[in-house]
Amino acid sequence: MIVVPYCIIRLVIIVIIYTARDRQTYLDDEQLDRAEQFKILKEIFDVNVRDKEIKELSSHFAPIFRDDHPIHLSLIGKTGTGKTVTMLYFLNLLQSLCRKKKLELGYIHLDLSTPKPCFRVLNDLACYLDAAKRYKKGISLDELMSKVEEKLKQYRGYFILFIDEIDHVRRDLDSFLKFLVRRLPQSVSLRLVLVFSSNNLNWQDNIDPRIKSFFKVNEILFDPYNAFDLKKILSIRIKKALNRKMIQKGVVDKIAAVSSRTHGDARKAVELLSKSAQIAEKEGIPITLDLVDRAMEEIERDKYVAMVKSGPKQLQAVLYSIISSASKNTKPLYTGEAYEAYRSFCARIKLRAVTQRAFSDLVSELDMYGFIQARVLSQGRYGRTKQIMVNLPKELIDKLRQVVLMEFDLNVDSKKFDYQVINTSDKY
DNA sequence: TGTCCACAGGAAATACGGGGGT
DNA sequence: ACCCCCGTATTTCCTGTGGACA
Repeated sequence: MIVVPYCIIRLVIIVIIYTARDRQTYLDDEQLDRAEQFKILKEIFDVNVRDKEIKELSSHFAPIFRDDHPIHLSLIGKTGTGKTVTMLYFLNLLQSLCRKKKLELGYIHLDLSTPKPCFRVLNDLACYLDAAKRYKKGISLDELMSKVEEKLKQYRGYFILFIDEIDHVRRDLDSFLKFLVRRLPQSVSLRLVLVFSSNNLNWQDNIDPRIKSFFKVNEILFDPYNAFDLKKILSIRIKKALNRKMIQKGVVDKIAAVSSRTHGDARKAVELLSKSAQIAEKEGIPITLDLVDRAMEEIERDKYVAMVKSGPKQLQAVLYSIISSASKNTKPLYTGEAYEAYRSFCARIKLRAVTQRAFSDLVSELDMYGFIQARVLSQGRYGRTKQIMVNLPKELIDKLRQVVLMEFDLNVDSKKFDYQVINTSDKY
């Protein structure tokens, strides 16, 4: 008797959760399939965002329709300025246009968002081409290149190789480019057009001049989005993902304004919107201007947490000991004490402690990331030392401590451990 | 004015680890 | 399977330093 209503309730809950998730996926491209992504892209590009760049791309690839060979292309712009999406969108467009005109055109998008050595990149390329399996080792670069060559020989017409984040080719970018620019065009009959993207304006600077001379590229610059464009992009996302009534007036303007001012990164802007929506949904309130501020703080906080989680163990240990002992007493912390605190923490978690020299570097690193503020201070005959201050909000400190403890697989509530901080106060 | 503290931070040596070549 | 090479992390060793204090 009781089972039936329970089932219904569960079903309702599941439905609610799923519909909510379905809509929210429009705020996160990773969760959408390719067709959906293109649909959104089309809508975005339909409202003339990145219009200038698309025009430039069109004129760059125009020679294709005159049976000519376009030169290579290099897209330059900061992260989140839409290099990849614009190019993919354009390639898709170009391909369908070519199909209509009975021109053969293929393209491959080589995504190097994580740095890879030359070997891996070639291997990936071969995989995309279906020319080889995924190798771990045991096959020479040359052999791999031949395989790619063999495969490409079968193709006719135009072929566009879109290499995303070219500067992520670790080591031997030269031989990779040499292969693409010199060797490949000689041995295959298709017309190869290379498209590179990079967020570094000068990525071509340190490639071999001999290759560079063979290397005629056109450059297209992607400026950071302005508030106007961001607003368009956000509006489209909102239409898809959120209930308009739940958004207070001015919220979109605010997100667009803040984002364009600080980074001009569309991905981050959408992330901010998404975060605001999440908080609003959790609390069952509409998205207000205040909520956007809170979302910004939360994103900031998540950034710190993510940084700690992905950081090396030693850095985590140093951070933990510093924020713990700094929050324990109000007076500023000096290198010596901090090091002692770190040593005892290491003893507790059975981590090999690094020397004070290395410790000092880690402290500087934390300073760079903004976890702490450290400045060198001379106290006359009492020596020179770094004064370490922690200026993070208390919740964040607690959160970070928790995260580090979890990283070390420690019981989170065993906080009673007391640091043996050397008492130096009698010296002053 | 010289001393001396308690480190900073540079340079070189060494350890380490993983990938690539054979 | 083995070795080698290379990039990175860490250690070791070192010199430098601002200013309180005598």
